[in-house]
Amino acid sequence: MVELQTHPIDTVFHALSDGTRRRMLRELAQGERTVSQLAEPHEMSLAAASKHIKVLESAGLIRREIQGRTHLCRLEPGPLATAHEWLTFYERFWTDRLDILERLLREEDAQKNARDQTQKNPLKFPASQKSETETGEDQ
Amino acid sequence: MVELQTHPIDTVFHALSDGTRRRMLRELAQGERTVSQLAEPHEMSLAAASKHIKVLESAGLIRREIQGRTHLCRLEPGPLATAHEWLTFYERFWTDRLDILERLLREEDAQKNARDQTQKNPLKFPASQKSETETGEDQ
DNA sequence: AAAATATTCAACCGATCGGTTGACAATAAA
DNA sequence: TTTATTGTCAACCGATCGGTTGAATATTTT
Repeated sequence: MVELQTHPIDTVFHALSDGTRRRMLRELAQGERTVSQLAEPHEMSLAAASKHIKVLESAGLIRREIQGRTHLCRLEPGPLATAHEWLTFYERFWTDRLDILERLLREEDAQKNARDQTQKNPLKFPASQKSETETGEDQ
Repeated sequence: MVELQTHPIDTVFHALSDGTRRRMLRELAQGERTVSQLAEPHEMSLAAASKHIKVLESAGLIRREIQGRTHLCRLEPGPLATAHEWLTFYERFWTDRLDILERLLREEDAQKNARDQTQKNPLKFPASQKSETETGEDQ
């Protein structure tokens, strides 16, 4: 007993820091899954997968319902919402830049309109490329 | 060289899984800080704090500018935005419930209005308590 | 030049992590 | 009742983690 105070969000972020576990969550986003169903796509022993599931469970990210000899797992969104909200605190740091860019473009636009007053329809804001997002793939 | 493919977001979530590092990020949200300024509030050696900062740095969460013998650190919001967006995928799982609640309340409301047609101003949606958020404190 | 300051580096330590294997327990099917 | 099937548990392993200490490096101050 040496650990004094482990914030719950520690456990959540730690659980999310592993690709195998993130893929399991993605799978559970599709619906309920048994332990072996969750384990199947991952090339590791069932015991190893079972450990990952236990990590997710103790982080509160999933819950399991034991039905006979199978364990049905389902996603538990609460902790994900908490983590999401924690990150939201920093939202201004990445939206601020876009705001600045947007303002600059607006000013540019305004100048253009001032120069060319016959132009009636203002340009749409160009496809806001959120560069490094890198969604999709697997996890 | 045994590690094949460590997804960048692994490193980000891992960096966020430690309270000391999260507090450092919070501090950096206030503005630039030197290594010793970041270390000061935490009761550990400077070397230990330095390691934490290096973890944040290699996750891309901060950048440092070396000015003479001091290192100035600043927040780098990109990876936070990425993590935030990763979590956004699951947003429907925690908003769905609220949607259901909201719909139920609307129906209730509609019934009430149907019963009492003289009533003109509809009830505001009650203080949406997002229970387990637990903001503030330190990290 | 000498001393103080800011920070990293290297070696070490115990704890935890992610994986393995083999045994075990419980349920379902033959 | 035997035999599969589903899943956990316990012990072990090497790697990584979070911390320490002492020395090294680079810069600034005196």
